[in-house]
Amino acid sequence: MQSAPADTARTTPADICAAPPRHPRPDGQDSYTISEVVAFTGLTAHTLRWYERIGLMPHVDRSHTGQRRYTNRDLDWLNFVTKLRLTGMPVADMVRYAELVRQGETTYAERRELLESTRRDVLARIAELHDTLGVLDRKIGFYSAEATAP
Amino acid sequence: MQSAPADTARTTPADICAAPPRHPRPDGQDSYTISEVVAFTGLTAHTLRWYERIGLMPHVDRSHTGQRRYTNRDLDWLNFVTKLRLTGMPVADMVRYAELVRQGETTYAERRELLESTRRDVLARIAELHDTLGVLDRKIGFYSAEATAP
DNA sequence: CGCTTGCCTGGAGTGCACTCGAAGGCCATA
DNA sequence: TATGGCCTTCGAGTGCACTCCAGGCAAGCG
Repeated sequence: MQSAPADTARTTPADICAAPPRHPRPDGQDSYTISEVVAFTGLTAHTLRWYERIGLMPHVDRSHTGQRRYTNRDLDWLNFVTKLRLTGMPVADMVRYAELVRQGETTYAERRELLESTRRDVLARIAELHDTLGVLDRKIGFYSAEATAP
Repeated sequence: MQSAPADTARTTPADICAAPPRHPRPDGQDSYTISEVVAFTGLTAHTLRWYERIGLMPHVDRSHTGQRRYTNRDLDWLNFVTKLRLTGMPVADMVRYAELVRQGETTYAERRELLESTRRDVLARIAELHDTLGVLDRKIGFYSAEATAP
């Protein structure tokens, strides 16, 4: 993400890449305060600053007074990170991915591998959850039967 | 689970309830040492003892020398608990469920509610993961395209 | 008999992912 | 000019789910 002419998510910005119409982003602007980002993402301001400290955010702009100004691109990234989070991916791995992004397009292959391995994990998790669903349904069925025919 | 004539999982033991053919349980026996349970469940001995301390296990038998002797029923329970764990249910909630089980059949309704709420959570998680899968696929597609057409 | 192995206990420690507090800066409005 | 509100950094604290340790007992083997 060294080259970044900051625009909306409509285009395909090489490094953040393919982002279709997302959550309703209020105005047609491209600069948000940290509290606005808190409102959009549900993350706390503390967490946003912490993400930046540990290298999980690819450098956030600052206002002339030094306050953070997030772009739509940053919001896309946070959106993606949030999705990865709930697959159970550890933060350290996401930092690794963020580093690859910072290193530019020479890391495309490695990024793709990382994403594909994550994809496999997600599929496995979904399968596990389906399995669990089966167990739950059986137990719920049992309790329902007990309720109607004691 | 105050009444429990300890048998295999073939029957439907009212409180642990509906357990179909599970993971291959080696012999036709009904008494396992902690290290055997470690081998079956993948949990550590530490974790098994800890589960017991916090009330997540419904009282494990002891040998005459005071060592734990797990039954098939205990293994079924651990199996179930492990499934609940990977839905993201906090341990405290599972302890709550274990308490309901200990209190006997007067808590059937409450148990069923708890399971149904868990079921909803699992469905929501599956949906989230499918969503994430979509994002991953789009990104992977992008990197694939870059690889073939630089 | 001594050694090894396996298990026991209570309590302390670890790693992760936040989460919060303290102390202070900038700025708009009253 | 002062008051409130939002911002900053650094560093410490929290909650969860384990994870490990020290010290000790009991059984089996050479």
